[in-house]
Amino acid sequence: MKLEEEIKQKNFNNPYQRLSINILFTASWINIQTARILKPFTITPQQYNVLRILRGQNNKPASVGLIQERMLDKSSNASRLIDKLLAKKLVDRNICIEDRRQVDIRIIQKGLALLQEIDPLIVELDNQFKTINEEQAKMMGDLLDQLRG
Amino acid sequence: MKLEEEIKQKNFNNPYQRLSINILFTASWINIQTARILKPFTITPQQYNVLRILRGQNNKPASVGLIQERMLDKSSNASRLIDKLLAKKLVDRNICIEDRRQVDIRIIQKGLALLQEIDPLIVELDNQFKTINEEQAKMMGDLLDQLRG
DNA sequence: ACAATAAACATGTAGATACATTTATTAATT
DNA sequence: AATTAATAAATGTATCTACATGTTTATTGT
Repeated sequence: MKLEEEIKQKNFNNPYQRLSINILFTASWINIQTARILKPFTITPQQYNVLRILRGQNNKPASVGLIQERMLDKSSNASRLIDKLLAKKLVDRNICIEDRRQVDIRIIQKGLALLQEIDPLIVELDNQFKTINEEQAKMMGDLLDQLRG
Repeated sequence: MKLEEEIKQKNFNNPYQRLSINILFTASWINIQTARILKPFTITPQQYNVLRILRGQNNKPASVGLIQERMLDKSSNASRLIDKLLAKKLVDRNICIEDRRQVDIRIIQKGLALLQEIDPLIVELDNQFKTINEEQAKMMGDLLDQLRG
């Protein structure tokens, strides 16, 4: 649906402004849908994001800083997000031997199992994007990269 | 900069997943920059969004519901956002005569003046997007519209 | 007209977020 | 070696968000 109808705004100053607002609006839309998918698993999009980062480590531990740096939303508090995941026994946390300021975070079995349950639902969401073709998706991705300079 | 470097993730399952993550990441990036611009004016991106919606009304009052419906981030609480703007004397609020359940919100002089101060800074931010050309910006906008189905 | 239902907004509350500060450990400097 | 600076993470706190509930006014049905 056209942005103009979604937010009932008639005219933008220029295509760049429209694009900027469109990106924000679309991201909010994706987040809302993701949150809805994750809700039955009592996990938030950010916690899900952290779990995926940890899975990407292939059993190598990750420090809090590494997680923070890879998170989509840089402004959130990785430390407390990890507390939540720890409380749910989805990850474990140990002080790092080489540098005792750091902590080693690792996803554990229960976390991996949860991700496996969730994965197909998220794939399904991403597949909603198939209203555009692969070429277009790639191109858009490249343009987004370019946008951020 | 390429998404892969920004979030240090090597491979995505498919271009749609990469695109989804790229949109979320780019939106977060825009939000962070916008927040930084607005900070000296002690106003948040959402409050700014509401002020712009009100300005778009051209002195016609807007109900809380209308504002909520036009907001980029649907999940936030328009009622309390408006409280904040009212406290800063950027808007006024009166019960609507035709329907006393509604309230008429209107941006007032101080609010308009604030927007005028902020406008050029936001234009400058949008102009960072000029690493892509107008055609590309339009096309991307259309693709985003298409994505949301 | 009266009760029941719905709509528009406000508010209460638990939990989350943003930002600054603090604590613990390591690295650098003198 | 002792002091200072820098880094990693945790924590304090005010604010914000999500979601449920409450309050007031309108609308609908009988």
